Amino acid sequence: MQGRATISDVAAAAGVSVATVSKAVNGRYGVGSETAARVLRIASELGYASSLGASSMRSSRTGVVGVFIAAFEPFSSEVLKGIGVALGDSGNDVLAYSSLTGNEHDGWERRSLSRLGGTLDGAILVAPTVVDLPGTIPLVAIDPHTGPAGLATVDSDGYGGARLAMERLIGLGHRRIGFVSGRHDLRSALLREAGYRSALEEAGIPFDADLVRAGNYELKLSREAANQLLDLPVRPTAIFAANDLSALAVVQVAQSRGLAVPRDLSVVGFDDVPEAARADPPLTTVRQPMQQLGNEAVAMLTALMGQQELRRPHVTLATRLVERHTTAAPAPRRG
Amino acid sequence: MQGRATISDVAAAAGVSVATVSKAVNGRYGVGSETAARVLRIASELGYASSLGASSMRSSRTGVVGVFIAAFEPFSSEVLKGIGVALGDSGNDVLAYSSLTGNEHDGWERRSLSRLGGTLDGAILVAPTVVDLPGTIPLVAIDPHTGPAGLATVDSDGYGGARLAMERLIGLGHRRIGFVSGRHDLRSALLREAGYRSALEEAGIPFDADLVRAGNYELKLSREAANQLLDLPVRPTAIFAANDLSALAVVQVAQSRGLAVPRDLSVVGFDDVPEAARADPPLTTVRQPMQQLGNEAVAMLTALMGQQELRRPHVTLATRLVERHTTAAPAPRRG
DNA sequence: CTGTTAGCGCTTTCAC
DNA sequence: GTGAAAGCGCTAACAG
Repeated sequence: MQGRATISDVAAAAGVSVATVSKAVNGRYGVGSETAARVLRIASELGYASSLGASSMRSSRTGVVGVFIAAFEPFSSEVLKGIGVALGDSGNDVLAYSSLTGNEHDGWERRSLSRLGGTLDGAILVAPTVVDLPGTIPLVAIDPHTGPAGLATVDSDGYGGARLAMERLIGLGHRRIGFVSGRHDLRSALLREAGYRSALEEAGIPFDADLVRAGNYELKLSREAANQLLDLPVRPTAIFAANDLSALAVVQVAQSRGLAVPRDLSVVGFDDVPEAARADPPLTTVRQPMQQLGNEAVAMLTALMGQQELRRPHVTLATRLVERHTTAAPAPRRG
Repeated sequence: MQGRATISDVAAAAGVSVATVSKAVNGRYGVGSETAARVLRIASELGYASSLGASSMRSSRTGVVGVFIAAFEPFSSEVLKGIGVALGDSGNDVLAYSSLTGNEHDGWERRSLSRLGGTLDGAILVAPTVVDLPGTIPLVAIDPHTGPAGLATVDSDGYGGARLAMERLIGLGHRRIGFVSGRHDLRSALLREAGYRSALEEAGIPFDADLVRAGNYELKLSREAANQLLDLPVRPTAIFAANDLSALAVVQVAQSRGLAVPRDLSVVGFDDVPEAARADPPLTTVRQPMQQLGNEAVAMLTALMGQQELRRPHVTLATRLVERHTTAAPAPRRG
C-alpha cells in the first residue's frame, strides 16, 4: 500500500501487460472478461487509480471539469456550490483552481488554463479579466470582463440591481448618496456604476463626482473610499457600494467613526454573500443568485462539451433587493 | 494564440532546444543570460505555461497543494476559505478536488489521492473516512475518521461543544431532548453524541434511546429523524442536531407540522455555517472555527512539506455556543 | 485476446 | 552554454 500504485505495478501483479490493464480499467474492448475481472480485482486491491496527469496526456476525455477562480472568497465559494450540485450527477469530477501566484500581466486565468487546460474536459472561469484565452477546451465565463462575443457567459443584472438599490435609497428620502465603485475591468462593476448614475438622473439628482470613490472590491481601498466620503464637508446620508465586501467595509468605518448605521448613514451592498446576513447590523444588499450562476454555467458548459450549439450564449439573471438593517430614512437635517 | 503553446513551440520560436527552454523557464543554471531572456520573452508572448500534468511526471516540486473534499458544501467551503488565505503568501497554488464519482467502497479520498497525488506537493483531506492512505506526499486531515496515529489531524472540540449546547438547553428547563446523530464514520460525530449523553447524565436525566435518531448529516435522513422524534407519544421539547444541515432540517419539519420554533420546540445545531445565520428563525448553534481549521491545517502541512517534525500532530480547536433564535424555555406543560 | 511500440509534454543527466 | 536522449505513467494504434 506504500506510494501510489502505477499501471505497471498492476500489470506485474496480474501477470499481464500494461496495455491490457489500461484496456481493462477503461472498459475498452479486446480483453477477455476473465482477465478483465482479475485485473480489476487486483487494481482495486492495490488501490490503483490512473494518474490524471499521465492519462490526460494521451487521451482527450478525463471526466473532470475545472473551475478557475482568483481566490476562495465568498462570491466564488457560492458559485462553486452551485457548480458542484449542478455537476453532481454528470459523472464528472470538479477541480477548482486558485492561482495566487504570478499574478502579473499574464492574468491568472491564462496561466491556469495553460497549466491545466490539457487535463480538463471543460472549464468555467469566474470573473476573468483577460480577453483572449487559448481556445482548446469548452469554456464558459461567469461575470466576465467584456470579452469577445465568442465566449459563453453568465452574469446577473448589475444595472437593474443597482437601480433597485438606488431607488430604495431615494424613496427613503436620501438625496446625497455616495458610491464605492468596483473593479473597472469587470463589466458587472461598470454596470452597477451605470445603474447608480441612471437612478440619480431619473430622480433629478445632479451627479456629483466627489461622491464616487474607487473601492476596487478591495478591503483596503474600500475603507479609504469610505473615509474620504465621510470626510466630505457635506457628508452623504447614504452609501451604495459595488459589492458586499466594500459595503461591509463602509459600515465598519462609519461605526469606528462613531456614526450609527443606519441612523446616521444608510448602506447598501451588492451580492448578498453569506457574510452580509451575519454582519451587525445585517446588511441591506442586492442579491444576485450566485449558486444559480453556477448552475447556468454548468448547463452551458455541458452543452458545449456535448458538441452542441448554444441557443443563448449569454445569460443574465435577475437580481433583487434584500432589505435588512442598514437602511433607513435620513436623519433630519443637522447641518 | 490558438490551442495552448507547448515547450516545443517555444523552443522552435526561440531557435533553441526544448532542454534550454525548460532550464530557462525554471531558472536552472546552465543557460546564457541572454538566451534565457529571449526564451522568457518568447514564452510570455506565446502565453506559455508548463503543463502541470507533464511536469509533475518528471519533477517532484510543482508548487500546488491539493484539498480533497467530498463536495462543495458549506462546511468545506468555509474550510477552503481558511486554507486559501493561509496559503496566500506561500507561493503555492491551491487545487480543490471533489470526486462525486465512483464513491464505492474505495473511498473518494483514496481514489483522488491516487489520481492527483503525484501532481501535488502536499494535500489536505477534509472529513476523510478512509484509514490507510498511500503515503506518498505530506498529508493532513481535517475532521478525520479515527485514523492511524501517523496522520496529522486538525479538528474541533465536538465533545465540549455538544456539552455547551446541552447545558444551555437543560439550563433553559428542557428535560426531554432529542438528538439527531451524524455520520458514524467520523470521530467528530461520535464525540458530539458522547457530549449529548454525558450532559444528560450529569444533569441526572435518564438516557432514552427513543430520543436519538440517525441523521447521518444527510437532508433526507435528518428529516425522517425529525419526523420520528416529533411523532413520539411524548414529544421532545428540544432537539440537538449533530450539524447545522440536520438542525435546519429539523426546524423545517417542525414548522411544516405547524409547530413554532422556538415556542413549541427548541433546536440547536452544530458548525455555524453561514446558512445558519440566515435561516428563519436564525439558528442557535455551536460554532466551530471552520476557517481556522483550514489555517491550522496549512500550518501543519507547510511544516511537513518543509521536512519538519510536527510538534503537535493533532490539534483540537475550541467551540462555542452562538445563541440565536431557535432556543427558548419549554412551553408550560400541555400534555 | 494480448503484447509491442510509439509518443503525449516535460525535466534531467550527460555529452559535446 | 547547449542539445540529444531517456523516461515519468499512460493510451492508442498495430502486430501477432
